[in-house]
Amino acid sequence: MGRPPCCDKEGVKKGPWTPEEDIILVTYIQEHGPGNWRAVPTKTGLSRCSKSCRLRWTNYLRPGIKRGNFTEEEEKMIIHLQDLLGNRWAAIASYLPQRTDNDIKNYWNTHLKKKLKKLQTGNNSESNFGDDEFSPTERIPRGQWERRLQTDIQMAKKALTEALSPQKIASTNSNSVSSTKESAQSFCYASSADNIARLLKGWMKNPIKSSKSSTSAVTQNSFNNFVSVGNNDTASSSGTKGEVLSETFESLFGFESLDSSNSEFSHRSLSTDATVLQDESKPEVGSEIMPFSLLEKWLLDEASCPEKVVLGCGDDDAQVF
DNA sequence: AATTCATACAACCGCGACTCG
DNA sequence: ACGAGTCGCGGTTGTATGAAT
Repeated sequence: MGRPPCCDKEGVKKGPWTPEEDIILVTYIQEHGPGNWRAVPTKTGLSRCSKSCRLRWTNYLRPGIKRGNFTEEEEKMIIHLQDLLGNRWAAIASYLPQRTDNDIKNYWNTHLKKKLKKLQTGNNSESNFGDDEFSPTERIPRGQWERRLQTDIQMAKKALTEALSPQKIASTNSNSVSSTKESAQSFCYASSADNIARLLKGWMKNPIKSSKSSTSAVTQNSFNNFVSVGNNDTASSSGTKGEVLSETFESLFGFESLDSSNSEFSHRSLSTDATVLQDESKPEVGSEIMPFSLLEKWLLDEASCPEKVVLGCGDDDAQVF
């Protein structure tokens, strides 16, 4: 007898998450930390399957997530890492801690694929890439196990490097999001709070009209529009629901304003609880990142001579790490 | 203004890996 | 060693949104 699908149960809600559900989920994780997803729906009362909860958290609510507008560096990195690792989005995402694997995957499928294709056809190219296969690695038959092994080796090297020279990493990371674990923690929490702040702000700005048709857009707007939303824009339209949520938010995160400019404040108010999320399965900012400047250097160096790209475990690699 | 089409992205699904009794 | 339960990943789908007609 096979395993029953986790989402086949009756009464399990599907589709876009509502802000209320987001808040419930974040509140729960705030208290209990991520993990034990199986218990989340029952403990929170959410009519969602555990998978859906985990996905929502990792792809959307998780602290430290940067949304939209991939930078040129990020693009290069993704292209390069995709070349090295193939479609192992989770592995690629581990090098871009602010991005989720889903985000990267989507970005690859919607932007980079086309971009590369254009480039390929633009260069007319004797390239033999098919429609879906742009990766030069595909030209070299290579077992997946080998890729995994190489990634693991890289990870191990990375970990070793970090363990041996934390100060150096901290200093070389001056351009990256955080320089110390402590600040990374704070950053994560600020980001989490920001996420919710944006969510609520957007929600209040765009009060739900009907649960089915609007929630997705609302949720999306709430995050996407956070930068441009002023403090006293159409929040008044929120009515009581907004106020209630505002209170919920305040009680949750301990600050009064939903303005994302208050992230510094949220920083402080939340950092004390930071340990709650530290065992997050996905590497967080600053916790498991390889020295960024080195990586950047490596990527940029190799970008200038792509034929030199091996798999990261060759002799060249030794000087990288 | 209405309709069609293209794009972006959130969410779902199935499968393999992992953990634990 | 084995099986059940759980988790995580990658591929795919559904839908909201914006652009074009």
